[in-house]
Order: sequence, then structure tokens, then C-alpha cells
Amino acid sequence: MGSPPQRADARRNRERILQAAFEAFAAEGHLVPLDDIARRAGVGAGTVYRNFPTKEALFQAVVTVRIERIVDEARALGGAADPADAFYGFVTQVVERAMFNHAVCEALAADMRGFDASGMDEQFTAALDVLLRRAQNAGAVRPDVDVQDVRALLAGAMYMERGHRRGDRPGHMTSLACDALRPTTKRNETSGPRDETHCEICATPLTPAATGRPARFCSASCRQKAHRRKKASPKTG
Amino acid sequence: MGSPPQRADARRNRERILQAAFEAFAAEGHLVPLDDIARRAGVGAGTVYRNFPTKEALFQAVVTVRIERIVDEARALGGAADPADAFYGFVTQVVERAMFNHAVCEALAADMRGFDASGMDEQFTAALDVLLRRAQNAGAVRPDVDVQDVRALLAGAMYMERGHRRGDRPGHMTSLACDALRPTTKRNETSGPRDETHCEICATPLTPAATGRPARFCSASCRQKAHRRKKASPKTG
Amino acid sequence: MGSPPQRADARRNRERILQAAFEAFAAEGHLVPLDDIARRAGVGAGTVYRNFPTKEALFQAVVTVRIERIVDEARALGGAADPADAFYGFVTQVVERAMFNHAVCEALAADMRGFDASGMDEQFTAALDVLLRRAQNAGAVRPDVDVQDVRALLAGAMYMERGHRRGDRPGHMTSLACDALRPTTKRNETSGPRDETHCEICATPLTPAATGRPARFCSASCRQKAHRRKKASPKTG
Amino acid sequence: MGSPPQRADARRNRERILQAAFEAFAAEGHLVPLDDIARRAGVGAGTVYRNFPTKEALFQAVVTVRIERIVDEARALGGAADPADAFYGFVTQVVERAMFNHAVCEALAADMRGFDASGMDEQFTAALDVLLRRAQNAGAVRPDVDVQDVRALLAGAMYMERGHRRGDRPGHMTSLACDALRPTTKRNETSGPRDETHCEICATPLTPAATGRPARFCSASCRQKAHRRKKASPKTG
DNA sequence: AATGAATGAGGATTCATTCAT
DNA sequence: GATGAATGAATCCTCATTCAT
Repeated sequence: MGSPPQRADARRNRERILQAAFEAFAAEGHLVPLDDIARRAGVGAGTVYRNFPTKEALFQAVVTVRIERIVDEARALGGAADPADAFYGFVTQVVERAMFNHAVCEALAADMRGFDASGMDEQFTAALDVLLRRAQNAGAVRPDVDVQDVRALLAGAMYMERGHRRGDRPGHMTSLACDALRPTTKRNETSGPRDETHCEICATPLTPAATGRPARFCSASCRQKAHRRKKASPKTG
Repeated sequence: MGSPPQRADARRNRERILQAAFEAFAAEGHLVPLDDIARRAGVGAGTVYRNFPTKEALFQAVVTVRIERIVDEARALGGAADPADAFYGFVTQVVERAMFNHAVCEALAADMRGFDASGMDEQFTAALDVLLRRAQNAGAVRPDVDVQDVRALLAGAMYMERGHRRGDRPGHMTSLACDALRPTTKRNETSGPRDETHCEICATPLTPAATGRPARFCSASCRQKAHRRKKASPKTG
Repeated sequence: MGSPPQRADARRNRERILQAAFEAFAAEGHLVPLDDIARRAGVGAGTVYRNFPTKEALFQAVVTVRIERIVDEARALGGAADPADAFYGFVTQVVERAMFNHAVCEALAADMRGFDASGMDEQFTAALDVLLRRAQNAGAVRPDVDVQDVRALLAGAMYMERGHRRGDRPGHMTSLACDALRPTTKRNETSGPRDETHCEICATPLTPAATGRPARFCSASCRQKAHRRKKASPKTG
Repeated sequence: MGSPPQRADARRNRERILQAAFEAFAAEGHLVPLDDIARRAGVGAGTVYRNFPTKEALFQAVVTVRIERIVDEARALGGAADPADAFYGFVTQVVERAMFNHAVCEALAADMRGFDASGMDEQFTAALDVLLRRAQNAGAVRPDVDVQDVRALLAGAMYMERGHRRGDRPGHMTSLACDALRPTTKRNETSGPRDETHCEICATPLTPAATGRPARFCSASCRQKAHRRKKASPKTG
């Protein structure tokens, strides 16, 4: 039943189902009723079941296709000139893509729920492993993480981006996650907009000044602390 | 409705319901049927509804209790001598506790779904904010993250620990997440057990040797690379 | 949703559901459990929901069909030769039909509860209005009533017939209701069977005579009163 | 259990329950949950059940009290000077009172649902019968109706008033119902506000004139009909 | 006697899956 | 092969009635 059908129209149906399922699962995850998918695909529910024995199998099929592409990309990057770029770029891109896709998210999820079919998981892990080791070998990734850690981090980054999507900083959590992987000497620090409602040093709420520049500190002693601290690590604003 | 009943048996039932709900939600999150919770508690469904007007209210009640404790701890740590320990210890502990608890996970989740009741969310954020700012002030946390970032990271760490639970390294993902928050100069690097099935350098699968010490590299050239690299960063094993 | 299905068996099922719903609603009104309707129709509850999105929609569908017929009849009578017959005949017939039908009763009910769908209510009112005005124009209906009064009276008549169904005089209450609409000069007075257990004049219970013709009055003075009254209005027996 | 309790506080509770039940049933009829009544009465549900074996029995008790009063009034009117006023006044008053009382409505309802307990129904009927016969005897009520007809009409009038409550004409339907009972020669005709959107004669919708007095007829021929008709029965506007 | 907690049978609705057409 | 109709178990929630305290 999972094998591709012979007739042209049947093959077309299968494609349409996969496409509809992709969209539906991407938008709503496992929750979307199968009838909705069938309707989107313009076929009957029975046709879906002819092609995929269960709803879960359909889900698997959908994400397998996606993961296949991702694996392909990972393999393509396996020989890239810059192992660091290859690795971090890959991670970032995967997250970005999955960020808006409930289905891929669930598939690559930390618990890999609903994604152990067809050995795609192993292939993904293996391909990622190559990128990771090359990056580690190049000194771009700390050596004490393994591919499972990275997989988990990937899942976590997707999760964080999905949940804490702040219009202002897309990709911010992913960037943090990547920083967790870097050796200590290299780091991409980015700074967000400053919080003008609390003291930067001790978090005391600030009384907003009616006029003039907003205050940054609650007191002179906090301003002094900030001053001292700035001298100690001058690179971060 | 949420007020504790007077009679001893009723109070006992209420406790049993909360306990059963705690376990059930911890194990399966929002998904568990309310009837299951009632059965676990040894009461009828009606009794659950007498105590909590909706399933959601029960969920809230369960997590509110948990979050309350966490907030209390955060507040207690607000005056700790070592801001760094206070902050990282708190984060680690929260994750550890929530790790096995789907419900708390969902409550503190990145999207805070199903946890806006009773202002507990704000209290949690505020208490965490204090710990964060003190740690930043002490130079123990990079200055370009805010409390929302930390909340997201917390949620992500819980998620990662839940999903990628590897018997061997509990808390490992949390440790990584914490590292993402540290200024570059300080880092807790830990190393896991060596993977004996792949070349350490190029990730080529290794043929296990029938006897003797297991191989670490696939070839002489990889061994050479490893040697060169070791000289460059001598601190990591 | 409400569109008729193509397949023969489905169409048959839909009909059976409508029929079962018609009977069930007729007998018990909105109260019948939907599962009962499904069982009567010999289908699963899901099948009912496939055809009608909610129980209420099913109710509407059932009564809409009935009201449609009634509206059709009203329109057909719009050009009748005798406006009085058309109007009173229509009213009588509507009540007769709805009399045994809780559902139609509820639909045409005084408060029109649960019958504002599909504009059928307005159509009914409009068609009735035409009959009413023609009858008023012909002097067969008192001029100080409007179509809303007639609607109310219709509902009331149905209600009365339903409740006080006396095997002996079906339509009696409707006849009374119609009389309320007639100009004073015309009236259809009908008389029911005489009550042989009370004095006709003062309602004192009568001791039934063991033999002979049953008594009509409790005393000679009442007989006398009746005699006098009979002379005053000789047409009613 | 229906028997009045001995202790003073118990008697007080019983009264409070009856009062609360009266209000609750009046407002919502049979639908109101018993727990609500208990709460309104400030007692536990168990106390309600101690006094009344079922919810239905409570309902009966409540309406029995009300009907008792109505019966008392009917009896008091039995010797009134003017039998016509006594009868029509009574009918009107009963309807007016019940109009805002779901419970009494249901009790006196056409189908007498939920009101066959304690012989109150018979007493009501008997008392009404006396008023009716006296009015008939006085020539104020057509002779071809019996007390069951009047009961039905009462129920119907309540029903109509409840459903078609038009702010503008409270009691209008009751007035109509009374007219149905009058001998042909006497009648209370009232006229409502004229409908300015349809032709008075043929009910054709009227195009509202932008200025000037609103039109009453759709055409000259209808105006002519109206003119002829006015001459025939000059008393009604 | 009073309380109000507990019960549990429904009731409306959804949806994965099967199967007649 | 395709269709979409049918199924019926599952889910949340209500409320009359019973019973332990």
C-alpha cells in the first residue's frame, strides 16, 4: 500500500494527497482531521486510505519527503569549503524552514514522535554527523557535543522559535542555540532593543521621566557599576 | 469553585483529584481524558466538575501550584550571595523538575499556552528577571539577552531534555543551554563518553576490532589531524 | 451540508433521517435525544451529523419542509374566489395539521423559537398577510387585527388543541379562535354535548337520577331562568 | 414527606425553599436545576429532598400554592354583583399574572402537564365553572362553551401573550380571546397602529413617499374598495 | 435535621477507519 | 480504483438523586 501505484491518475492522486497533507499538517500538525486533508486534495477519504494505511502513515510519508530534501542538502554541504559555515548555515536553515511548519517540527522534534519510519531518521542523523564532525575538526564547534546533542538542540531551537516568536527578532533563539555550540572564543553576540522600564543593573522598575532621555539606571551606584563593567568587557554594548 | 471544601472527605477527594490530575497531566499533558483523571482519583466525573468548573481549570490549578513553588524559590534566591550560582542553579533546577512533567512543560512552554491564569506567569517572569539581572550585573550572563530569551531557553531546555532523554546524560541539554547564556570567557565544558563506532574526525563508521583496544580513527590521516588539533586546544579531552 | 447526496443509499438514509426526525420531533419536540432519532432511522449518530451539522439544523430542516408546504398552500389560496373561506379554511387547516405535531407547533410558535432560518418565517407571514387582508377587505375578518395577531392566534389555537384534546371535539378550540376574528355579525356557533352532571344554570352538581331522563337543572328556579333566557336568544340550542 | 415539619427552623426552611422555587420556576420553568433552587433558598440540596421527594413534587407544591390563591379569588367572585365583569375580569387577571410566570403557565397549560396533584386542578375547574355559568346565565358569555373550553382558552391566551408579547399591546391577545367568548352582539374592538408599509386592502408593499402624508393604498381601485367598505361598517376606524 | 459531596447516566458532537456503491 | 457514506467509540460536560458526615 505504501508502494507507488501504477496508473497515471492514481499517481497524480497520491501526489495531490501528499501536497494537501503537507499543507494541512504544516498548518495544524497532527490535529487536522483526515477528512480535511482529503477534501483539500479533492479526493475521497477512502482514496487517502488506499494510499496510506493510517493517518499516521500519511504523516510519516509527508515528513519523510521533507526530511529527504534536508538530508540531501546536508550531504551536499558535506564537502563545502568552509565547514563552520556549512554546519551553522545548515542548522539555521533547517530551523528557519521548520519554524513555520508544524509537521516538520513534530517530526524532527526532540522526542522524534512520529518519525521513526523508513530509516530517514538515521540518514538525517548520519548526514548531520558529518557536518558536525567536520566543523568540530575545523575548531568551529566545541568538541564535547555529539550529533544527538545537535539534534536535540535543533528541535529545541525550532520549539523556541515557534513559541517565543517575537516579531522583532526572528532567528534570535536559533542564534543563541548556535552560540551554545561554539567554542568559547568565537561568538556572535547580538543585542536586542534595550528595556527602558527597568534598571539595567539591578532590575528595579524605573519611573519614566516625563521629558528628556529615558533613564537607564535606578541610582548613581548602579550607573557606576555599569561603568566599571563596561571597561571590563568592552566589546558588548 | 476553587475554594477548598470544609469536610474532611471532600478535602481528601479534592487532594486526590489534584494528585491524579497532576500525574495524568504530567504524563500526557492536556490530552488525557477527564474521565481518566476521575478514574485515577477514584471518583466520578461529576466530582471533578464539582471542584473544578472545566478541565482547563483543573489543569491551571495543577500547574499553578507547581509554578507557585518555583516562583517562591526564585524569590528566595533573589538575595543569594552568588548571583551566578543563583541564576544557573535556578534554571537547572526548574528544568530538572519540569523535565518529567508534561504539564509544567506546557505551562512554562515557549508559547505559554494554557497558562495565563492568576497572574502566575507574570510573577514567574518578574522573579526570573531579578535573578537574570543580578547575574548579568555580576558578569555571569551575557548582557544581550533579556528575560524573555531566558524563558524561551528554559522552555527549550525542558523540551530538549524531555525529547532527547538519554539515560546517560541527564541535564546535559540544560547545561548546553546555560552555556549559551554565559559570556564567552566562562564555560562549563563537559564531555560525554566517546563514540566508539565512528571515526572521531570524519565520522566514517569504524569496523569494530574483534580484540584489543577499540579504534578511534578510520585512518592514519585522521589520527594525524586529531593530533594537530589537540595541540591547538589542549584543555578538552 | 444540507445539499442532497448523490448516491441512492445515501439519499434513502437522508430521507429516513428526515422521516424519523419528523416523527420524533412531532412527538416530543426539541427534547428528543439525537441518538433516538438516529436509532429510529436505523443509522449511527454520525450519519445524522453528516447530513445535518447540528441537531438544531435537523429540526429546522424538518419544519422548513412542512412550513414550505403550508406557505405554498397559502399562496395558492391567495386568488381564491371566496376570501373568507380561503382565510378561515387556511387557518383551520394549518392548525389541524400542526395539532399533532410538536415540531411545527414549536416552529410556528408564538415566540417563533427556533424558526428564523431560511426566511421561511417571513414568507409565511407575508402569505398569511395576503389572505388576511383580502378577508378583511371582504368584511369577513374584523379590521382591528393584524397579521401578527393572527400568527399569535394560530399558535395559540395549536397549543389549545394539543393540550385540551378532547376526543369529542377536535377543532373546537380553533373554531373559537376563528370566531374571535370575525366581525360581530357573523359567527359559527357550534354546540358540544350537554354536561349532564351539573345544573346548566348555576353549576351545582346534579344528583343523577337512577331512572328516566337525566335532569338538566338543580331546581325549579334554575329551570325558570333557562326558560327566560332561551326566549332572549333563540338561535342557540 | 409532603407533610409540614414540626420544628420551627424546618418550617422556615420549607417556606424559603418554596419561595426560592417559586422565583426560579417562574423565571425559567422546569428547566432550572434543583441545585440553583437550593442555593437561592440558602439550603443544601438534601434539605430540598427532605421536604419534597422529587423536583417535580416541588414544582407541584409551588404551583399548588399559586393556584390555591387563584381558586380563592374565583370563589370570592362567585357572588359578585356583575357576573360578566367577574368572569372576564377573572380571566384577564389570571392571564396577566401567569404571563410573567413560567411556572403557573406550565401548570395551567393546555396540557396540564405537571399539574394533576392534590385535586387543585378540579377545584380550579369547579370555581371557574361557577363564574362561567353565571356569566352565561347573565348572557355575557356565549352558551356553547363549557368550562374546559375556557380553561383551554386561558392556557392559550397565556401562551399567546408570552410568545407574541408586543411591547405596544399587552393584553391584546387576551382581549381577543375574551371576544371569542362573547355573544356576537357585544364586543370590545380595539385598534392597533396602522401599518404604513402595505396597502390596507390588498397587502401590496407600498413605496414610501419621500414627502407628504404616507400612502394608505397601492392604487385608486383599492382606495375605492376601502371607501365602499367603510360605508358598510362605519363603526371601525 | 441539615449539609453538600458524590454519583453516573445521559446528551451533543467529532473523527479515524471501514465498506457498499 | 475511487468515492464518500456510515460507523460508533470517545470526549466534555450537566444534573436529578442519594448518602456519608
